[in-house]
Amino acid sequence: MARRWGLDAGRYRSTMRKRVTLTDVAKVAGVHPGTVSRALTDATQDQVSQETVRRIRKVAKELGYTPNTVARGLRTNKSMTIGVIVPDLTNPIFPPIVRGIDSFLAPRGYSSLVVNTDGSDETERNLFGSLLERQVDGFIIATGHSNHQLMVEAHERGVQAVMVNRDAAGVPYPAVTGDDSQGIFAGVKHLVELGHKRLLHLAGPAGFSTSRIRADAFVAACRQVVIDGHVVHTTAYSVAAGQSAMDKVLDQKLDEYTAVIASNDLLALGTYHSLRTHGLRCPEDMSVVGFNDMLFANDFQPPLTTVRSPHFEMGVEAARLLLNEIAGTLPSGARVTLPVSLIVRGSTGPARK
Amino acid sequence: MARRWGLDAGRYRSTMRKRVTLTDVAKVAGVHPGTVSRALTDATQDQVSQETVRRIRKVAKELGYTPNTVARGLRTNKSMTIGVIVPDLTNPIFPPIVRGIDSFLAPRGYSSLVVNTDGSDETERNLFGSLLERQVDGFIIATGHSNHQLMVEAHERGVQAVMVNRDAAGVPYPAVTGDDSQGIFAGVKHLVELGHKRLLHLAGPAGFSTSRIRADAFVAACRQVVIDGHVVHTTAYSVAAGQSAMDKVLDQKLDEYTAVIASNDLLALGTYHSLRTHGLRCPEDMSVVGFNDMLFANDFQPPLTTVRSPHFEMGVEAARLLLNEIAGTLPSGARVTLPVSLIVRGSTGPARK
DNA sequence: GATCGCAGCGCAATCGATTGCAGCATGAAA
DNA sequence: TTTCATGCTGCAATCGATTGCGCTGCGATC
Repeated sequence: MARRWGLDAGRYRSTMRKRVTLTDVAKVAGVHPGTVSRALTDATQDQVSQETVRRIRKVAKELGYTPNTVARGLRTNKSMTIGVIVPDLTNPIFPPIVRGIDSFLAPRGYSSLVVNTDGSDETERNLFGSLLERQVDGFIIATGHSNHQLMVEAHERGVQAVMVNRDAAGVPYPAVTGDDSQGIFAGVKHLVELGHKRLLHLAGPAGFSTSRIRADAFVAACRQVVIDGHVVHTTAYSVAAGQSAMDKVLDQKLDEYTAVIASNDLLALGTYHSLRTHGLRCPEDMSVVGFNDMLFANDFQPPLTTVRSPHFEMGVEAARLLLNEIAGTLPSGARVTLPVSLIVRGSTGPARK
Repeated sequence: MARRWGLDAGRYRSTMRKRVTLTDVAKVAGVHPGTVSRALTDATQDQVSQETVRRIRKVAKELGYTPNTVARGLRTNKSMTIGVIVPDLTNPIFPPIVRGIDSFLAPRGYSSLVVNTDGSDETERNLFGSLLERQVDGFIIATGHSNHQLMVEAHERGVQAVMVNRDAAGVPYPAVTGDDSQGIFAGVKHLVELGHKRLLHLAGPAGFSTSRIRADAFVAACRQVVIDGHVVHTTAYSVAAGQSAMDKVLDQKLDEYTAVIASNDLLALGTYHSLRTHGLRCPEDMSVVGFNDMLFANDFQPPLTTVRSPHFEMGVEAARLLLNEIAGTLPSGARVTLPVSLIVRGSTGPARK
């Protein structure tokens, strides 16, 4: 799709001349701009004689013509640009999602405009608006909390979008998620098999759909295997929040639990820190299970047992869904749930007595 | 800059009507579109009477008018979009750079289009071309290896760009870098003060400007303090490459070195792995210094002593430089070097005997 | 009271590409 | 030879906003 921008271009436009336009090509080839447009577009080139197509393409190449995406977008009402909204790109789960999106979009001629909300609803709304001004053809939204109203308004306006890594309950858009419940069940099962009987779940902040889903699954899993399970909510999906929540737990009831399942890897890492400052070892004194299998989960000490979410693939699927939605070929109410898998590493071991 | 996309918009455009245009506003306000344009642009609103400005702005708001950035871009020949080229967004040093860029750009009405080259020159060239087709106003280039030719061609064409996190030797563009030499000197000094006398530098792959600069600085620093320093080149800036390079060293000459300075944190992490598989402890048997202070450098075991590069600030500076360049107010040959600092943590200790 | 200046606004070209429609020429069919 | 179909290409409108130029009318000046 993207035409090669070659050396040959420079020869004809010595020092900073204006860009070569369709009209320039038309003049040199001795035809009308419209004909050039048809000849250069694969879908319409059979409306022009073979001979003319060849001549025009040759001239275009020699002049180093590059189409002006902006002008085309104005006329066709498509910008070939997708807005991607994430909370914070420095959170390690998002780069893989973004790259997954891009890997699907780029070969199809789309680019993605990635913006960060830092968790602010107002920022999200503003960014949403400014992306609309830029005429994006659709959105992929990865902000975990539920700014329902914005989504509903957008849907009413006919804006195309897909949710990724968050539940879409109450939101009228397709969604791509990992099978979080299944992941939590696998984690609980793993711990129970190791002999653990009193489990703690470090849940994410309320308001995030992932927090709720994972916490609910935890409770359900514990009930199913008839095990004590307690849930503590953190204030953020961060290392610091995980550490302070765990600190509180350890300060109060030291030996109540033998294992903790965190709602994501950052919280698990915070748990590591807390254990260390309390002189506890992992996994001997306390087993820890994370969620996401983010970058470096294998490099902490001990390497973190965690549920792997297929973030890259989630990005790919989200992009695929969105393009289908734009093409109008999306079966309504599409929801894609991708399987997750438990990665057992060194942070889980037999329950202490 | 970004106008708020509010609730009120929906009221007037029930279900998926066409977007409100300047002409729509003009018709309702009973004036010419040109007047609306002037009234809505801060810089030109004094060409219109106060009264008319107020009326037009009121109508625009009521109709939920949002400017069409694409159309504007066509006319003004500015897309207010910057192309950002990185090797791989999942490499943890890039998200902070990207966010730094965005933090400067966004408030000024610019958006950034981020693309990944995965280290391929051909991909970089293609992406460069496709971003040009999208009429980006400039580039920020963070690919570490030296695709000189592309840059020189671009410069001859009059394309605006800024390099970040790489040296621009031979490239006719401004550059923003960390003071790598100073960082390496600080690392060597730190190790020498701990009594180390035989140092190893795990250098990045040849071809990356950062590899060369840091390796040169290492050699210079060792010479200055009259210490043995040896350089080993790795094949990539990755954990695996660091591990395998270190494996080779350890397999051959186990006790030749007491400390290693890696060219970045990933290589340092690879070193950790190698030490572990060789039954060596850090820092007791071998001290390790990294470079970058990337995310989680503090969370490995032991926490990594490393040189902190101000990635976010580098992004900010790069964006600032580029906008100055676009505005034509950039002092030629601008080069910005940001100070780095050594963060001493647990991976360095006294030299073993 | 005629002239000048200027504020305010309309006019129309323009940016670069796309596309429905029309016209032309050629060859085939009647 | 006329008619008709068809293939190829030109024409011009269009997308939405910006902007140089020029017109109008009002108040100020001499």
